[in-house]
Amino acid sequence: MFSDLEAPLYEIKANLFKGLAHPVRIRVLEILAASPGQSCPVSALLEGTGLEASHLSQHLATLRRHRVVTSSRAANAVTYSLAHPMVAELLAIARTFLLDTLADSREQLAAARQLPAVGAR
Amino acid sequence: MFSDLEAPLYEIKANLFKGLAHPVRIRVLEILAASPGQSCPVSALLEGTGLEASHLSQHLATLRRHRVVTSSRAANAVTYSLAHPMVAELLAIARTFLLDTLADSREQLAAARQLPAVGAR
DNA sequence: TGACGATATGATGGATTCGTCAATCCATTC
DNA sequence: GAATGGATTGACGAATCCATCATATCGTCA
Repeated sequence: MFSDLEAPLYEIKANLFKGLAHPVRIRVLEILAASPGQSCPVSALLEGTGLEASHLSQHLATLRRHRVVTSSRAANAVTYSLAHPMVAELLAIARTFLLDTLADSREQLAAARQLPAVGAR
Repeated sequence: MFSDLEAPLYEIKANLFKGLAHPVRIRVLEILAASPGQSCPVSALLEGTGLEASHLSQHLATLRRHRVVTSSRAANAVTYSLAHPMVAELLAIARTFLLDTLADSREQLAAARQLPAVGAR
């Protein structure tokens, strides 16, 4: 029952990650990060993700709530932007971490496949 | 129903963040990151967090499932370590991002408080 | 003004996650 | 090999999150 302004930092941090913890939201952020000015209109996001408008809009709302993106209206189109370049950095680090880790587990998997098939393993 | 080895990267990434999306897990990771060798025994984590053993253990299990930490047993004490230094980096970036953002919102809050109290706002 | 395109909000049932308790496993020491 | 201490697993109600549908808002243009 804290507002983010007074909660201990680890709560806030957990909350940030909760905001990122959904494939749709990751895709949106990646599209934004790759767009010029790290921002693009909802219509582009709709097209990029192939989602139904209201579904996308809900996820955009949670990204907004978590202050990861900001929105602004121009005429009757709304444009979203990353709230901070560090968001992109966060994604980039997650990416290299995962590629690294996945490489490892693929190696292990390959190694395991070389073993004789003893028992139900 | 993908195993992480074949899912699209944005699913895997979302999954990673889901693994980090809990205050207890963040605290654990921070303690690990600050410990020598980025690793320490469960007993220290227990003390550091003040949690009940089984509760902590469940969160350690999810961190393991997400491959963010690794565990190893020495005698009858188990030691956990960050799976990769990049995990610490992820936390560090989240931290500076949040401090930055919080500074902004505190400013806005302070500014708002200066306004006359018009209506129910 | 009123109808329309673009986006946002509310409500609902189904799935996932959380915290607590009891029970279990594993290695040591007597 | 029984008992003990450290750590993990299983089970279950409570809380939270997700996808879908229906409805509402905002700005524009006729």
